Amino acid sequence: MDKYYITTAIAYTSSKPHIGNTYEIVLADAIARYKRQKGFDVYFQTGTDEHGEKIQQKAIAKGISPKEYVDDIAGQVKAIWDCMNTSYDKFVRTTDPHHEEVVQKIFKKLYDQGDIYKGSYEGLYCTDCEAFWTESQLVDGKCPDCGREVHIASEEAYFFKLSKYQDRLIEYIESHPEFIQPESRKNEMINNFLKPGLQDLCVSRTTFDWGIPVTFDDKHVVYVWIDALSNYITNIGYDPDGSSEEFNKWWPAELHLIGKDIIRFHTIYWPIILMALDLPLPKQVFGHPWLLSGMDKMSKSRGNVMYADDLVKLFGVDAIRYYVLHEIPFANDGTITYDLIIEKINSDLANVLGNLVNRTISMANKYFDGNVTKTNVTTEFDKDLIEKVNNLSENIEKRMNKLEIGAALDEIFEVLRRSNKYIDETTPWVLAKDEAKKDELQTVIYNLLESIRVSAVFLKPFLPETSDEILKQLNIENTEESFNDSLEYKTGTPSPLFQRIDKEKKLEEIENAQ
RNA sequence: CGCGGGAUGGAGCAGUUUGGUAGCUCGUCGGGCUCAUAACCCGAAGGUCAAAGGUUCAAAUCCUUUUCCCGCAACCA
Repeated sequence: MDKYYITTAIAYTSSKPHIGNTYEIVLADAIARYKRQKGFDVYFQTGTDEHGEKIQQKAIAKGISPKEYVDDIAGQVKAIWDCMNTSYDKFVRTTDPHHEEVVQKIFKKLYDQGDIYKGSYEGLYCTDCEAFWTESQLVDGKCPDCGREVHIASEEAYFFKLSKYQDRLIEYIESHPEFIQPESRKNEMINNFLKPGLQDLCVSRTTFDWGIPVTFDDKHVVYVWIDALSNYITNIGYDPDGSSEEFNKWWPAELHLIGKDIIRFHTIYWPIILMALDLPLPKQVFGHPWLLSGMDKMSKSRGNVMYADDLVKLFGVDAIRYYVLHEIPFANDGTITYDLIIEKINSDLANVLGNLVNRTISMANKYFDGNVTKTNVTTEFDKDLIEKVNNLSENIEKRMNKLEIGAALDEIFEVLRRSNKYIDETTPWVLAKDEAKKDELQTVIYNLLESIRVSAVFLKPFLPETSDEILKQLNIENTEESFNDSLEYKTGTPSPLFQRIDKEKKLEEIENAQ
């Protein structure tokens, strides 16, 4: 059985994640569930990144310890991941003692072998804000936070010799076109960073202490890169002194799923760290687009933040899963608004899917008391329907392999639409009036039940609860991924899967609740 | 001339690699049907494919120029 190791980025615990931050875990979940269904031995890891100056500051502002602060936020992150019904195998935290210990060993190893050296970080420093800024971050040559003058300052720091591995990395990226996805990101990395030449990376800090201490120099804490990125290996048993069997089984990861904003860290710093540790590189890094609220980036200051738990309360978990999985294109940013959510629920989930299931089971019960098998009478419309059902597996796989999740969902909905059309073509209610057409009618209902069953099976990775509910209403356990001619249905009681939503009313309700 | 991506009916997208009647979902309008959640099915309106020029028998698709939008331009996770 092939293994499949998939990760999300670990969420930074500075504040509760909004729906845009939550999109990634749902995307990863759909992929993980799909791979499991395909028979892969899947390990799906997510978690939280809990160190750093920003967190230390927030904790101080709240009058609590950093650890208390991150415990609280990590709990919120986990609760959100859980409310989206995500099936991660492990939730890691960078404050786990084991992680901290291995990070220290990694840092020491890299230092001992000469990849990390002590130097000084020189940059544009704002004394009032106690922060370094880059040239491009400055506003009119002044500190972007307070507007005061900045001056050149230096700070003792450890550096990682990125340049040493630069050529190897370029060669790797160019000989593995699937490594960075989408491809345009690959060009950005090559042209902006690799070709001009990498600067050495500052990997320790002395200006704050909420981090993993450098064992041989206690003034320093390990800066985010080595700390956060190495979560992908520390938690599956990597150890510079000898890794576990588990590690050898899972590494390298098949997929790091990350936001487009941290592609650089995952396609330059991380691979180079791995090269220095003499470890293989992950097979693929996918920098997914963002979910925007209307036209804007979601942010508290804009007041347009949506949280997954609120949305789930309003619309149900599968409706939100469907929305984020379906509406976000492969390469461009997606949009989320209440209006669009409601429109999607009504048109796709209630009308196309829900109503199809409802009307089909109703007919099975009405015409056959729910007892339906295939008869030897066929109609001229059967062939096309069955063919489409049987093509689903291959079509979905093609999409999923390219990480086109929305398009994979579309494949299923195309079959559902075809099924609705099949009902109009065969007009079961007309057949029902003629006793001589009883067998034809039964075949028609059977074909519909089978189309729905197979669709439900494929829906499972995306809408797990809905998939189960459909199979429950069909009252069938078979999960074959193709059309079966010899099942014996004894359908259950139909009940709407998704209620149509009165848009005006719902929007008003939401408005009043805020 | 920093690098890269994009501009397609009211909205969101596909099609551009390998030129050949412009396609899908939603919305609008008209019709049909009644098994079903005012759902479902059919049909129609609506685009000179950002602009200009060029190559070609033929260009959304190839070339050139222009305009506009977006991402990246390194220590912020």
